[in-house]
Amino acid sequence: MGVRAEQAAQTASALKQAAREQFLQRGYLNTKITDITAAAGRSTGSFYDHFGSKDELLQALLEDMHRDARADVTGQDLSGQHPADHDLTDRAQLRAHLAAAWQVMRSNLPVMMALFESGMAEPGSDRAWRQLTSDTDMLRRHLDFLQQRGDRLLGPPELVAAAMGAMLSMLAYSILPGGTAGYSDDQVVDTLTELLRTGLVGGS
Amino acid sequence: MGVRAEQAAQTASALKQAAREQFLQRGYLNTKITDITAAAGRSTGSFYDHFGSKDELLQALLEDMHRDARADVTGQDLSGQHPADHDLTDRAQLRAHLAAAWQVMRSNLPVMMALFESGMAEPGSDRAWRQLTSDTDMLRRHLDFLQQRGDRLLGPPELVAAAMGAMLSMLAYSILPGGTAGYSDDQVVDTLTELLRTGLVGGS
DNA sequence: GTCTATACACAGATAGAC
DNA sequence: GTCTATCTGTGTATAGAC
Repeated sequence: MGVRAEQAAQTASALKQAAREQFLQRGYLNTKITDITAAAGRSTGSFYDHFGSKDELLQALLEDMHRDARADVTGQDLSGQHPADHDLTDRAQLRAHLAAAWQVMRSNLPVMMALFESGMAEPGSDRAWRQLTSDTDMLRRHLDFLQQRGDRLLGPPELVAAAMGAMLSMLAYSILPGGTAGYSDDQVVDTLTELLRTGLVGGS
Repeated sequence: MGVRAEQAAQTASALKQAAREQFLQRGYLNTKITDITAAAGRSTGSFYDHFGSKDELLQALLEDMHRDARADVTGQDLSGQHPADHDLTDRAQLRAHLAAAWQVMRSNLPVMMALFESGMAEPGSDRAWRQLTSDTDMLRRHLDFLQQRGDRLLGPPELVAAAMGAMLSMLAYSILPGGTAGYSDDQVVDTLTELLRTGLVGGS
């Protein structure tokens, strides 16, 4: 890698990092190209040497996130495939899944919020629903597994999975950015675990 | 009311109606003043004779919504006060509450989405959390009631109520605008009822 | 590769005629 | 009250020097 190319990579990286900060502070739509370049200590024009537009930058951030996520998974699970035969009726396993999802949202907040915000901007499309179902696809597979095992589910697996995902993500968007809600991560995850395990009023 | 004032009221009403349509189609932030006036068949300048800005218009829509909601409640319940002693562990009462909330979202979708979208634009603030807790305050009171009655809750009432509200609203935002999800209102409400009553896997 | 300077598009808002 | 015409601010994107 030549010295110029290296410098370029450095600038691209600085712009991405600045973008994450700005998206979190101002919101995706409110963030101007100049906000990003200023925060990165670069000039306006420099932006377009690396990204064609703000949306293109967001896609790049999304890819980075997926790359990191893949790396994380690979570290724990060599197959790279999440096994479907998890028992969500088991408190520990359910909790582990919720905690993992919560942690992913926490550590990728800027990108998740930006994605969410930009998706919201085009309501007519079913983009929000597709996003939700694809995000909760793994959950749905677990529920399918339970159903095949003989458990009696309370509704269509896809819909139940979507409802869980909706609760989780909306709560994350409300709680995580501010930090003023006053509940710890553990408290939130515990509460959701119990809620999903036994319903509103715990049986046991 | 003079003939000019009457005409003015008519224009204001037309602008509001057009705004609702446009917000739903294009999203709040994407909707331009000219989109609204064009859809209402009025001129650009006319807008500012009635509203100071797009945000002010949204506030007016919000007030209309509240006014209608109050009228609905008053029709059913003369006190205007929603009683706190509802038993959410009773399937029928729980379902009724969820169905009512779902219906409110459906019939006020444009305003709810616009509000949500504009709130999203300022992330640093805890606006989302405050909105969520205030929207679910009635729910929280019901949970407080259960707790006082002796039921063992699975977490802080405020947090549980927020989780329920999060699930409901996020699902509404995903399903209602598109109509492509393929689930009927009844199916959604039934599923949520069971999920909240007995947890992921129904006990009975 | 990165900078400065600038062109261009567009939405918000106002002024004045009718 | 409502219209047409217009001004102004602001953000995106490009051109060309270094």
